[in-house]
Amino acid sequence: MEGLTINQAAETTAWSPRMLRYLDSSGLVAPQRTAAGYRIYGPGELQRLRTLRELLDTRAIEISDLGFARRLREEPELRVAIEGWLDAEPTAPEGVSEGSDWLRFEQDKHERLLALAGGNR
Amino acid sequence: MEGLTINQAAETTAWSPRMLRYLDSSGLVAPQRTAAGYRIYGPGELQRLRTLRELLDTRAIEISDLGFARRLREEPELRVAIEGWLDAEPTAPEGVSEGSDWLRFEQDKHERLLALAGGNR
DNA sequence: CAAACCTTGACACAGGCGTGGTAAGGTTTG
DNA sequence: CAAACCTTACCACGCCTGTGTCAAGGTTTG
Repeated sequence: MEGLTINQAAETTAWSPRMLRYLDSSGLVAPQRTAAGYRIYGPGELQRLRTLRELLDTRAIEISDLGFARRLREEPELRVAIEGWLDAEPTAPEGVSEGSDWLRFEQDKHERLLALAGGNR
Repeated sequence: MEGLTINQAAETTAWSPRMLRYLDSSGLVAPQRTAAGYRIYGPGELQRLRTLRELLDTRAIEISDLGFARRLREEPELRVAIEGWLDAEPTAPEGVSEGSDWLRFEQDKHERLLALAGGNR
């Protein structure tokens, strides 16, 4: 059979079985299932689990942050709205004229893309 | 005097004074201070506060998400690490060859900028 | 100088997150 | 068929977030 069961995966990834189920439910690492519903962890998932641990350890981020980052890339409207808000830093209104133009440019590009896509919301 | 005091700002933005202090401490909306330490909210901050409320209401995001979004744009290394992890979706390893190229493009640009700026971290 | 502001700091509390444990029940396999 | 797995569904617990309230003290201004 291809892939490890949840306890085997837990052993080789240093995650607890409990956490593997949690990560599954949160959508971050969702392995295939057998007909009976058993989780099957393939090499891809195992690698993903190990790098996930490293991500969380080295960078100071939370599991939920990853979920938000995923939303950010999957919902361009959301991304545009947030980028726009962050761009409007009121403090330091001096001429940043040469530092944040590229950001402005990207934002405009986002908006143009969004307009093309037809705002369905 | 230019700008509103915290209670006045609270009235016109529908935030509580308590929350204005919280937003200040979290770095999302940090107004100027008088010599005595009084917060002074200018038109920029007021607008920012109103749009912030709308952001939180219409999109389903949290205040802390904004902080993370800010980190994402200010720490290209972090951004790259997370994008990389998210890119390695083990399920459906088909060629996404035509959907996320613009993301990749922007990311590369960030990296180029970082390189130019000289990685001081 | 006193009233009406402002400041920071603390306590409180609900809800969510990350995590462990356990119980009740299905599946696989010797 | 029984042991050893797996499943979901709960209870629990500590910590963080968002929010209110209150206290002790500085500032502004009539």
